[in-house]
Amino acid sequence: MRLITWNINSVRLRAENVCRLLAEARPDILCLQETKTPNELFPRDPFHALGYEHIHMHGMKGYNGVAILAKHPFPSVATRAWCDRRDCRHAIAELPGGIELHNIYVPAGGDIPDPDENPKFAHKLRFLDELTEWFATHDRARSAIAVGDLNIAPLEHDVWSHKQLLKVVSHTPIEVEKLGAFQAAGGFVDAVRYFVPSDEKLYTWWSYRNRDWAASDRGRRLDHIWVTPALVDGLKSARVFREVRDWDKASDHVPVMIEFDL
DNA sequence: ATGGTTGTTTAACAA
Repeated sequence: MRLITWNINSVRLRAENVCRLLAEARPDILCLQETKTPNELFPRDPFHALGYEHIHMHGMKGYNGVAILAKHPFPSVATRAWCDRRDCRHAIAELPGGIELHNIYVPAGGDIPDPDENPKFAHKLRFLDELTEWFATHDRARSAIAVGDLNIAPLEHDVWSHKQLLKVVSHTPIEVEKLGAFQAAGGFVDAVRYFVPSDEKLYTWWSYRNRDWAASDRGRRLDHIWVTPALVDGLKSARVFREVRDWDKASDHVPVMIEFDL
């Protein structure tokens, strides 16, 4: 089984890029974040035509939005809302074989890394706290996958400069601590770092605000795939589609894939 | 230290 996660930054603007990825990588499951569209305007036809007939959409107008595309039907689906909001940031699907899949878009958190000064940062921290509390109540022995744009680069080599980003939202100690708590509460293993050593630089996002993203290479690893221990033995490979950052009308995030032998 | 870009929706706002 191949599973890909990708922050698409408007699925309507980039439906062609999604089709290209589906055709070239042929994942069984594709999780999208920042679809930025209500469900009724989601471009389902081009994806259906490629064999992805099952789409669990959870969208709203203009902002946020997550979706899970699959070749095979989902036995069940659900959504969650956090922080007393109606944001579309969390879609859940059961996969054939009883695997529980979570597609999550964590709030970016604004620019100032202080919850008292910046309500967006406070929202991000609370969102992580609520996920932690909720996942702590789940059975640790089950098969589960959590993916998405978690908007935090936890490791030193998940950013281009650990030192220069310590006070930049996405890599501050408080965020790293809360992401770690969420991961531990769910009993999750980082499936990508399972294959890529932690002393090796690895990024999934490069800002639009650089003249030449590849030359400056000031990236961050914001997009993640985690699995519970029951699935670790089935992990086969990991891949970050760095080249997709150079496609026409590229998203600022690139797809991340895990392959399983189940 | 600052500004740099993109998408949604059309003047800010979010990232």
